[in-house]
Amino acid sequence: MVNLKVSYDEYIPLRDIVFKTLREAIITGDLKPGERLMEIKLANELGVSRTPVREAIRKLELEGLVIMTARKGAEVAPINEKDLKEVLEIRKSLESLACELACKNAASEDIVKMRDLNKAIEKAIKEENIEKITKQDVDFHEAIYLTTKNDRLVHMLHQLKEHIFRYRFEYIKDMKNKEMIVEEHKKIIAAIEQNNAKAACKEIERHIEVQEKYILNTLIKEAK
Amino acid sequence: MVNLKVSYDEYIPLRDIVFKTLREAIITGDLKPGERLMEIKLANELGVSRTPVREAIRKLELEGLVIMTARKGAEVAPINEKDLKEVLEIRKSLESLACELACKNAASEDIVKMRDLNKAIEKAIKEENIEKITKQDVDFHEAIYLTTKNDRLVHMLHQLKEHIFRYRFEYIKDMKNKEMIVEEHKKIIAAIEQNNAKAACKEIERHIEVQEKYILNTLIKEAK
DNA sequence: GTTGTGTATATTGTATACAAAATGATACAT
DNA sequence: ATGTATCATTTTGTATACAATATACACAAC
Repeated sequence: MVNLKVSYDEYIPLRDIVFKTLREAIITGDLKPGERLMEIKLANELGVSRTPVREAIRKLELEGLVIMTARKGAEVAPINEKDLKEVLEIRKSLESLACELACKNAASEDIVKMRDLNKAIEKAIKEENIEKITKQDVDFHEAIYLTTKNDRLVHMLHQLKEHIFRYRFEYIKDMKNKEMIVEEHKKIIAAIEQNNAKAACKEIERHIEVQEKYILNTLIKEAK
Repeated sequence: MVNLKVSYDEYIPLRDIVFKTLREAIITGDLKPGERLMEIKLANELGVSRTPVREAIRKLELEGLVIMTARKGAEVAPINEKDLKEVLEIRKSLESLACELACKNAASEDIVKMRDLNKAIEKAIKEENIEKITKQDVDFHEAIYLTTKNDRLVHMLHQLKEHIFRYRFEYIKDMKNKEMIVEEHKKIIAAIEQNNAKAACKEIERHIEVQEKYILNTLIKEAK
């Protein structure tokens, strides 16, 4: 049986390409907080007309990555501690929910996947490859998200992560005991495997609190 | 000293007016699930050009109220039980977080406001004014949200509520013991007043679970 | 030097134009 | 009746045009 799905995926509207491009630029800091997003300038740089740029900006506005002022235009949303704290507060709650749901739904292959990813993190730590650690850590959490079977929750967690990445300044490199991450992940996996929602929530919350501490520390250090 | 703040508020771009108009229409069911949103038709009906309509649709897309298919256009997002359950799951978690934060921050005037609103609900129940009950109940929860001082959380809860309202079919009218709402609210207020986060969370979760039951019942009944 | 005013320029907000693709109706063949 | 081929129409996707507002700079007045 061949795969008969018509590949509508082929075509992606320019507005979506522009949207992803600008979002990436904001998250990585290529576009700096407070920087104005001028339509004609961006359109020229990207080689498109103003229309797709405008539509992309409308979406970024709703995501909170850009701030609009009527008749003045858009600028990259500023970074500040209050905003970060708000995001982290919500994230902790939703990651905890994700773990709770993962306990309900996790199949054995989900657990295997989490263990594999955690081993990959361990390996990356030994290699002292910061970038790889960061990426694998994201993948590990992603594996939990997907286990929830709650698409909206996955989407919301992605959005929150975008905001956190804006502040991230590679905070992982400041962590002393990176091996702790692996240990914490192990506890989380164990709790999910045993369908122990209470324990899983407790562990993930503690895990995230540790990260929060480092993220906030890095932010304060950068501000100086 | 006069108030010198420049009233930029006066001017609202057409796209925002169109956005709010369409959102309202979708939430109230004026625009039915699955209905196509055709730009020229909407533009004519609203007396504007296609541009603001398109930009409004871009925002609705990100809110999940419309579904886009490339080169086919937008349609009102369908209503289904899975989606509702996802939203309710997340909402419970975030309302619980809101209560937790309210416990931290609540000033005495916040408590007074909540008590007043709850009394208004009690009155509306006695008058058997369903619409008023619904509205005051929203206001009551809003009072909790605002106490959190977490703007992003407030915004996210608003977005979730939009989706719930789409399903709501006036579920409150089906509730037998409407006085229960008032009693549950009282418990929540008391817990917040005593800064007892654990109790507040427990109470709001129970409160929402009761509502969920009625919302899902109403949905199933409607489906028949 | 500071403040105010006018004007040119840049930028957004909105409308329209044009191209490409999807849709739907009709005619025709099986 | 069913399928399909064709073609006009509709609709989206993108670019551009025009109007209204905001910005910036020069220059005058004090």
